[in-house]
Amino acid sequence: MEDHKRTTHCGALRAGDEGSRVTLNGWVHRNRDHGGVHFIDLRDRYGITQIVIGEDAPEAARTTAASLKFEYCVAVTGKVSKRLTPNPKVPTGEIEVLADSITVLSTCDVLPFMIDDKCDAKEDLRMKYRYLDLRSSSMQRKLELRHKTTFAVREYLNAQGFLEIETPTLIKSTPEGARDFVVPARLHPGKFFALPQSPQLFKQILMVGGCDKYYQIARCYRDEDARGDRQLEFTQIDMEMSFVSKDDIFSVTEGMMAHIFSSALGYELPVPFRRIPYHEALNRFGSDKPELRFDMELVSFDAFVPGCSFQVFKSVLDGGGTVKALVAKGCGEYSRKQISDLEEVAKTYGAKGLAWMKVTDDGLDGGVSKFFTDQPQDIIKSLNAAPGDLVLLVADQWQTACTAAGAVRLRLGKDLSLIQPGTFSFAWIIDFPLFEWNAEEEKWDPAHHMFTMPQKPYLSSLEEKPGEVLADMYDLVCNGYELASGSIRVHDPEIQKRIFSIVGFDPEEAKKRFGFLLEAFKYGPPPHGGIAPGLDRLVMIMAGEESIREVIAFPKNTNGISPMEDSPSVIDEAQLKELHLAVTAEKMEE
RNA sequence: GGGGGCGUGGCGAAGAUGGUUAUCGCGCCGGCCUGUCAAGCCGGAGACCGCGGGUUCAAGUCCCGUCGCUCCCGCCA
Repeated sequence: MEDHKRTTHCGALRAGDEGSRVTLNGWVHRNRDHGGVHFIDLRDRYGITQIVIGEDAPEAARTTAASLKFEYCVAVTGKVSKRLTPNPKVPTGEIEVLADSITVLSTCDVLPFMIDDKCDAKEDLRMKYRYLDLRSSSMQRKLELRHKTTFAVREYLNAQGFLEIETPTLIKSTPEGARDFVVPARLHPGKFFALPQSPQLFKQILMVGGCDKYYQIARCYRDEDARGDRQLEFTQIDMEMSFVSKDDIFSVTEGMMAHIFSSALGYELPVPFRRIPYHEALNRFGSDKPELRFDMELVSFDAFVPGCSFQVFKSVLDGGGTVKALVAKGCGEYSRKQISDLEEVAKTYGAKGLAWMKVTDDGLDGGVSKFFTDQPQDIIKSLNAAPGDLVLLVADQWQTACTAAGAVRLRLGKDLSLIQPGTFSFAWIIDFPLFEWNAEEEKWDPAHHMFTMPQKPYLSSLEEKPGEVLADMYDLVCNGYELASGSIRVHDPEIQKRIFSIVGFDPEEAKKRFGFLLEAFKYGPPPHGGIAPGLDRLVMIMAGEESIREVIAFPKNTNGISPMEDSPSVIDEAQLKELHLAVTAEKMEE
């Protein structure tokens, strides 16, 4: 390589470099042979530079040039020259390199797909040949954005006095929440480590250890079904602080986000972020991770039910439910088909149906309007609707009605292009309930985790009405995604005991699973709290992508498989034996 | 666990109501070409239409099953 080492890269040369002699290393991106004169677009991470092999080039260079194919890796030496016809579309478009020597560093087989920004290969093919996919400038840009983001995180938190501390990835399995990934312990037959779902317990123990400002760019593992915004393994910007209130955590997070967006994207985020109570988020937007870049808020329709003749709505209300209305501006011409598509969306989220009526100059028309003949103008006025609008109604238990209507709202927002791309709308969701009712087991479950602090006003009466207790817990949402979740933690053993007791968590069981944390809390634990923004989702949103696979170098597909190295895979008998394992699966392929 | 979409040369797609040589663009191979930059022009090769079964005189097309990818619900404290 000594002879062919690059003196500059493919995105650097400009008109001012005319006359200088350079060596470039890169890949053959395009190859245009005109018989007499031959052009090569040479590409590396930094850009593309045009190489010219003219009639007066050395014979060896001309022969080599004629043999080049896509993605050959080559070294080129020559003189920088101004182009006769500059290409304004590329930064290096004013110059070209007149090659006098071309060396093939390695050849390349016929490609499974073209390396291009607008690569149209299907995703599993891109995954299988990820190394080729990563060569495209769009993937390079996303990896760079991710790097800039983690750099900005460290830059900001370091300046705030945080310590970056690593926590173990082989830990005790505490089967709460998601399923654990498990690792057999060879030295301890029949025993297993688990991979962390998050560094939660360790970061709290770091607080007891006096590390009052901690962060970690932490890999987390959850053995659950994947989604566009969920992977088996993902990365959190894990943070925890001692002697803080919710507001301190908010302002550190806001400052960090503002710094990330400013330095990685050049986008100035307005801070502080707005705060929306959980209950209000569901009532107005039908989601605890609302998309706030358009309005079309949900409105209560309950007031019009007693005076109507629609038995379906009446019985929902009698059963303690609610009716939510949504006004789709200008959708009065929607066809039966379009409305039934929206109904399918509502049904997906558990609604039994989607009622509708159209607003006309004369009042209400079609759908369920015949049940509301007494009060059309009141309804129109109260919903702030206008002729040409479509009113959509979901009647169900509160949570179902809200989320189903919220899903329809989101669908309409997308269909009607109400969302401005390239913009970001952040908000804190606060005042989550601490407990939620588990109807199947007829008991209270922790809504978040068992170390979440109840809000102060409820401390004296936790046991009386668990369903009404609000938690010192918060989510950060952006563009309809949950970007971060956190809470102030319980550090008082007495409160902890009461919470265990309310959710029916046996003290012996607690000791077995979290004993080490509870033990630590006997030794002067500081009040503390934290938050963990998801790095993959954050970068995905900044990149304008809809899948976190686009911002992970080597992601797994939706079935939890990596098509490139074909993992997971079977292991051989000897390995199993050494681990004291026997496989009982019915299905075992090679 | 459940539902929707997709599967056609190496890649991306087209193939109404079943009908005879399965089409197009890119790529690939051969040739021509002195200024292109998504180069152009001429010629060529390449497909058991995901797999298995069925209906039919006849299936890429219809039916059943199955596998894979993808989106969503459940799940993800």
